[in-house]
Amino acid sequence: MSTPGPRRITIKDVAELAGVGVATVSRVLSGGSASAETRERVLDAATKLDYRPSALGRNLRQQRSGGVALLVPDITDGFYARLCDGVLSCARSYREPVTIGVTGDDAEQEADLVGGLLEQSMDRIIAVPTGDGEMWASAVRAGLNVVFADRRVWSPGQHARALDEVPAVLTDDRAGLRTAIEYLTGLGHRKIGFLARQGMSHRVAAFREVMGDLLDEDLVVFARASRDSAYAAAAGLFQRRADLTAVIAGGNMLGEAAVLAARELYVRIPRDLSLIMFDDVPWAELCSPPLTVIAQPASDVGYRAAELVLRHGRRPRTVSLPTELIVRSSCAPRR
Amino acid sequence: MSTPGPRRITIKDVAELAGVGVATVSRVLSGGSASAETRERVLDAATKLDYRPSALGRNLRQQRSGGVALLVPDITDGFYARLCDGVLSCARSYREPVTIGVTGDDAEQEADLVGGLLEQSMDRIIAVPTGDGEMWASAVRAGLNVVFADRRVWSPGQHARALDEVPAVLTDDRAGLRTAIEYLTGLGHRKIGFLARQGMSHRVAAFREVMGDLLDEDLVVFARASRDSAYAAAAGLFQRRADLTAVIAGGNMLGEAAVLAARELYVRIPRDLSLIMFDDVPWAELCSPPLTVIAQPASDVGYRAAELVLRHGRRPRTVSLPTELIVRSSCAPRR
DNA sequence: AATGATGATGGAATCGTTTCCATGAGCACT
DNA sequence: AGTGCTCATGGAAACGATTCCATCATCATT
Repeated sequence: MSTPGPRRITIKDVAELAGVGVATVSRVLSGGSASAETRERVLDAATKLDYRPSALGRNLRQQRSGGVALLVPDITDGFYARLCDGVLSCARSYREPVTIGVTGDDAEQEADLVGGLLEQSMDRIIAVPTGDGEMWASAVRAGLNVVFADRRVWSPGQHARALDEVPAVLTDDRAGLRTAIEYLTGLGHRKIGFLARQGMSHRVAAFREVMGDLLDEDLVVFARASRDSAYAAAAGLFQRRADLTAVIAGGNMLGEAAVLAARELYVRIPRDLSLIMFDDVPWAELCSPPLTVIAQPASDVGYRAAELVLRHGRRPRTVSLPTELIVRSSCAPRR
Repeated sequence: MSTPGPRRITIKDVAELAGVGVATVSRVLSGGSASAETRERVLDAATKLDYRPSALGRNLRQQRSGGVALLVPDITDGFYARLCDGVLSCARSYREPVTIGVTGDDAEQEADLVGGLLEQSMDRIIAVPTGDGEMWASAVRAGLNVVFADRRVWSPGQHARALDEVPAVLTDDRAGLRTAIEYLTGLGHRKIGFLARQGMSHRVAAFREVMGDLLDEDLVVFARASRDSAYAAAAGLFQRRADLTAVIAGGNMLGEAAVLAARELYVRIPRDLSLIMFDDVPWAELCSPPLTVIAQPASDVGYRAAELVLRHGRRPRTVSLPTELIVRSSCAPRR
């Protein structure tokens, strides 16, 4: 014996009360043409009945569900949290709901999530992609409206074409790294390490390029997505190479791990080791010593990506947002 | 001239290929009864055609869209980020998409978001509620399946009944505060302040109660949702009351503000002021000095809340998860 | 052998919207 | 007045699933 409950008010009810056909109501409500008088009658009836169109009916008819999907590697990472916030705040102004998925920087989970979205007939997605070019290419072919954020997928061979069409909002990692590395070399550092995480190949590539002759391949290390793995990578690097005098952490979790590992191993920052971290998180200033960082406009990245996917107007290929080196106290001249 | 594209595979195609009616296909696919042979034929056809049921059709028919909504005050706050992560990870195992909204601790935005969800026919929602009992009561009456997380709405007067039925997953703030306050009084502190944010009235109430005779109403201050406001509140308190010897920050953003304000005002922690912060964030250990915190299982809160809203089985009224005092170096005996 | 119970099955209705198409009215122009 | 054009308008057909209900076969019981 379930509650009968008040039946939902449909477009039919409105049509009836206004004395017009449902088609007319639909037109009026979605801005089509109608005579002034009819329009008023319909609007009146709709208000009187407190009519709310059902997204369900509309979605089925239009063969697409509204809203935007957002895929990030880890929502617990301050950077991606801010990125989400940017997306959310833009989507809000369009009154579009946002569905969030966490990939954990894992290609399989990513593919799973995209599959789920297709099933939901979501056709707009903002993604921080994780690797698999093939998957993204086929998603694009399937009609998915993709915008990449923070990084784009490296396009190997044939699907290059399809993926290069995908708009992306990135930060200018290369410029940030160049500034950071110039700052470090200016302090006399030559042995500079890089702490990366899987999926940061773009940053690693930029690091390699900017370092040029100074590059020591043995000084760039990769961690998996977890905090533990980041710690292990940092500690490993510090122990293995005592000649290291400076290190750049590719993200705030890597930076956190570096500070922790340094403390654990009695490596003093900045006396023994200079540290620069990607991403200016609030605690960078609270840390001891306060960390010199490469600040990224995470929230703007999200906002712009959302604009791109929602406005759907002219779509520029790629937007690149500036980074900024914020000097605090975690770097010192090489001794 | 739009691409005709491969028509979507519907249940009808499967029925045709299997030589059965659509009803039978639907039954087989959703676990109804069917003869072994029919079942096999249908399953075969479905695989052969790579059939994916359309969530749109199903949703319209069942008058509800799948998925869960999640409302948090601020996704940029590490605590809520972890809460989201917990929800996401539980929802993932049910293959349910999660729609996230940010309320900014603002009742109006919250009401807006809930309205949007209703329009989408979302009927399951996990919320960190912000105040307006009337709104939540009417949402529940409208058939929305609500689970509160982290805090519940204070139910004034008549809708108490409806809202008390709403399940909630909370942390045991009271116990956490009791432990913290006992620890502080054990160190000799008597003038203990509390930094709160709007929407933390439950914690403030607990603080008041546990403090008992020691309570000085002038020492509990409220900030709005922003970082700036948190800083202003902390700085204001420190300047106004030089006799303050200990303070408890109601959340990690408040704690951050407290550390910053103390540094700015040359208040030394823990020498001049002992500090305990709600929520153990990774940087608490990196801070100088490392912060003593009341740890909360944020992720579990989200996970349990998601279970409650998804399993829909026996629904316990309220789940309370334990907190833990983690002693680091931000508290010292009163001098 | 007749009757009833059980279970598998498919046709058709339904959910609420948008959109195609036919109709008819009104108007301007020849 | 006749012709043609532009509009507003409403009926009906989608969209793709679930589910009610009637039908029919099979089998057991009397």
